[in-house]
Amino acid sequence: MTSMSGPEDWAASPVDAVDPRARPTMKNVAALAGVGVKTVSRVINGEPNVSPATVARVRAAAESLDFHPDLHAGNLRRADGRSSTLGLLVGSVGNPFSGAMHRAIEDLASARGVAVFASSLDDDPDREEVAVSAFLRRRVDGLILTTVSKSQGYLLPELRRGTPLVFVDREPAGVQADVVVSDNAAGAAAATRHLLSYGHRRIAFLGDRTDIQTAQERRRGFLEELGRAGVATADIPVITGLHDEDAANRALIALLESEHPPTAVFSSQNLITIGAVRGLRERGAHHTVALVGFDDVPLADLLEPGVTVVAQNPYEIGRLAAARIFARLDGDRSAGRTYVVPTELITRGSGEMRPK
Amino acid sequence: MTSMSGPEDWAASPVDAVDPRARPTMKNVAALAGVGVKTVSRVINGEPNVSPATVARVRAAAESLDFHPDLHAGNLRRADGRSSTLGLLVGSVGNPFSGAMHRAIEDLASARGVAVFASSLDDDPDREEVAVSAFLRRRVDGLILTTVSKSQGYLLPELRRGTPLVFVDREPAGVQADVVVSDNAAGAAAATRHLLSYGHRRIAFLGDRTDIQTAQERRRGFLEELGRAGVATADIPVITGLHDEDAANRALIALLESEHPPTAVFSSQNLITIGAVRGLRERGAHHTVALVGFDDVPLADLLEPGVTVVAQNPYEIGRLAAARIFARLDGDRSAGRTYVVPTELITRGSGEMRPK
DNA sequence: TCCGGTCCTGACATCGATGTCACAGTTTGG
DNA sequence: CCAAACTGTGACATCGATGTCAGGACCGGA
Repeated sequence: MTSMSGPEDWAASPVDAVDPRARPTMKNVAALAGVGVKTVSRVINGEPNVSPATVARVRAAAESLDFHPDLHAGNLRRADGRSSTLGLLVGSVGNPFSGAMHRAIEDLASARGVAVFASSLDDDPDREEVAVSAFLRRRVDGLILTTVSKSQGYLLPELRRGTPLVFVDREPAGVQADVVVSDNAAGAAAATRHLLSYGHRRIAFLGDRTDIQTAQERRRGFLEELGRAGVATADIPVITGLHDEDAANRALIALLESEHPPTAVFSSQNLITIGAVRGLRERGAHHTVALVGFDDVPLADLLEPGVTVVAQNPYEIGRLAAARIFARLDGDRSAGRTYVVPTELITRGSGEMRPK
Repeated sequence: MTSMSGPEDWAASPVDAVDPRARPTMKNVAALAGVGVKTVSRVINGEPNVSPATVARVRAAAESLDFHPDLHAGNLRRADGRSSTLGLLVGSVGNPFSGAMHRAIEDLASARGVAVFASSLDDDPDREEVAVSAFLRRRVDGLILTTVSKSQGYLLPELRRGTPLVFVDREPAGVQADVVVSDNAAGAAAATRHLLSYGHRRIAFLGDRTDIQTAQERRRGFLEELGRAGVATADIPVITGLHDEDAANRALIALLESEHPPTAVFSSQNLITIGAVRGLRERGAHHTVALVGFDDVPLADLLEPGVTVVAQNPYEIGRLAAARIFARLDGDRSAGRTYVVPTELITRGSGEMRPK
């Protein structure tokens, strides 16, 4: 009769009914293997002191049920309570700079079986706290963040609890923690020095929104270098608040059409550089006005002229950040430090033109 | 004496000691607010029937302890058991195509309070099952994946359990589920037709590894279009197995140096297109040999000549995939369907040269 | 005044796993 | 040969939350 039993009979059968829509638990595996749940737990986690025969039976049962243990249920009771999960907050996951950082972090993380949550902020401070809270509710083991809000003081309690925190790309305010940044001021100074060395004195600065910390740093590096070179900065065109390609494009064209157009341009962010390249081309000035950009741009070497840039190293920034997180998870209790990743001037042509 | 009590006194105080290193639970909040845990739960989850005064007390207590509820502990008991988490498997999070898809998915997800895990596979089949298992252990509500393994049959039990599954960019084998892909064959055919219309007959094909499903489709589209045009495909150079810029570069140079160099090239993937552009330039052939690429390339319009491409729409692919996941989570039980996202031919110069 | 219905609240079982501990059987060592 | 140590195993409490349910306070209407 067993093979003929109706559905209600089946559902009431002593062995837990194998409903394909139900997710199997250790209890189900244990029942099928004829052992206790704790033994299943031991087998799944590779703990010692289980006889080979039992291991085999449990493995077979788990396999046949397609059992996947619930990591979070385990963490609830587990001693260290680690979720093997990291949270990453970036400008946008669609942006190549963020992508390279993300990839580096993932490379270190996946080697340790750690999964990575990523969230885009679009430089919107309101989204920052929401995103952090979403990660905290999911009990991430650590947080890597590109800061946009004015102050990160709201993270202090979390930091005190021992959650590793690393700020990348931008320095935090109101928190003492690990920080990994590019050498923004020095890179900007190097770009400026490069243009000065080719004889430029009238160098325009195209900058991002001034509430972004790196944008300030780059402007500072630019102006300080001009100061060191004895160039009066009073009549130097310093344009800020550009946040996309289009704004940069328009700003550059306005500059070219101004009374005293610059002989060189320092564009302090990759989208701004692209907007500037477009502007120069539209006005046919790409072979006369010099350009150096901050942050590398894809295919910059294939343009004519190639675009000279101060390249950042986003992969290295991500790598260092992830390394810091894991060092702290492994017990490092040293004070938070700032790690500076050097930038590199890559000359490709656009920055090596002399003023006409 | 209270204000003078020593640390051990403090630790043993009847009110649970407020250890800043301990993560507060609802129990702690309840104790501080002088209510039961269930009431805290009600307040935190915005359930009705709690007096305004109690709500205020609980909120204040939660705030002062910096309490963040444990989402996963809640899910354990919660009826639907949703983790508000999605898993995404892509080629590489550092790749702009993946980045755009990822961003689209995140945009829909974050509007619903859903967090997104991303993992890179580097087209390595071994990593696929590991990554999927990592997501399953974390109880993601749905899975969006760019497939690399031969068969996705191992996902069948999960699919039967009702976990929404969407395959993006590449069609799965052995599973019937939602699929979102570009129109690879049609796009390749359009590119080929475009080159034919400019009089080319000797068109070389540069392709990716043939175990990648989209690579096969694009080759098929190319060859079928030649067939329709009555061009004998026997002596058409079809080179496959190119998986990076360098390999493409070398292959193209070899073609140019062969006995009968092609008058046009169809490069069927973005890295291959970049390698091809480099090769043409190195041999000074970029103004004589036509080129059309599959998949857009950043700054392609600023090159000289601009690179004509068949552009995919990764954002739309991601958007559709996420929309399907959420539709299924919302109860859609219809059979899995394939959604084809159209490609678009963008003419910029490199594809509009006639054979010399 | 009494009854039934809201409103507010907390005790308790429970979700799926792991930590602790107890216990039986088997070795080991003196 | 027996105590001590080790091996293999499962019962049970527990992690942090939510679902269920029951009970007391308070309301309006008969």
